[in-house]
Amino acid sequence: MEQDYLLLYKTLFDHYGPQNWWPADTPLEMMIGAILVQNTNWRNVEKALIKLRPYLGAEALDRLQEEELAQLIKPSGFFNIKAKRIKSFIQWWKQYNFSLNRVKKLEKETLRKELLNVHGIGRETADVMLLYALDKAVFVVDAYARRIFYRIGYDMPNSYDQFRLEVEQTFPEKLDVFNEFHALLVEHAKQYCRTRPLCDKCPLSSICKKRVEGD
DNA sequence: GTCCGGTGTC
DNA sequence: GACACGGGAC
Repeated sequence: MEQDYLLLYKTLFDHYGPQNWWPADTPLEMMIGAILVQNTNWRNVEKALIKLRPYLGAEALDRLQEEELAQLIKPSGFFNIKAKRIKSFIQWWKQYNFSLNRVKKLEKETLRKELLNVHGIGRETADVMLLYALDKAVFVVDAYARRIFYRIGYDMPNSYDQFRLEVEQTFPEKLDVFNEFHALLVEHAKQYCRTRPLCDKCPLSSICKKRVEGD
C-alpha cells in the first residue's frame, strides 16, 4: 500500500488516544487563538490569551483599540500584525451580528472563501477555524502535516488544496476524524517528529521510511 | 524571497 | 548566540 492515510490515522490514534481539540473554552477564543498561533509556539499564545481573557467577547474586541489589543497579545509575537488581523476578523464577523449560527449555516466552500477574503486569514487559519469552530469537515495542511507525511515517505502534492483534497477523499465528510487527525499530527510533531526527529521509540516506526528533508 | 517578534530550547 | 515556532502578506 502506497499512501495509507487510514493506517497513519489509526496508528496515531492508538498511541496518543483522543485529543479532543481545539484547546479553547469558546468558538471565539478558538478563532482568536488560530490567528495568534500563526508561526508561533502555542505556549506564547496561551500567555497572550490569558491577558486577552477580559476582552474575549466579540463586542469587547470590537471596542478595543488596535494599539491596546497589540499590547495585550504581545507574548504571541507579530503582535502589531496580529492585532490588525484580529480586527479584520472581528469586522468580518460583525456583518453577521457576531452570530456563530448564522455563519455556520453557510456552505463549507462559501465560508472558506469568505474567510480567505479576510486580511490575515490564509488557508491554514481558515481551515482550522472551519474545523474547530464552525463544524466543517476539512483536513488541515500545516507545516507538521507536510513534515510528517514527507518523512513517512508519502508523495504529496505541493499545493495546499491538492494536498488537502487528497487526504479528504479518504475520509469524506468525517468531521471527527479530521478533528482528531490534525490534533494527533500536531501532538506527534511535538513529541517525536520534531525538526530533529526522535526516531527511537517513535510510534510510527513500523510505517515510516524516515525520509530526510532535502533529498 | 523577506519581513513580522516574543519566548523557549539546543 | 542561533534556531524554531499549529503562517500570511507583500
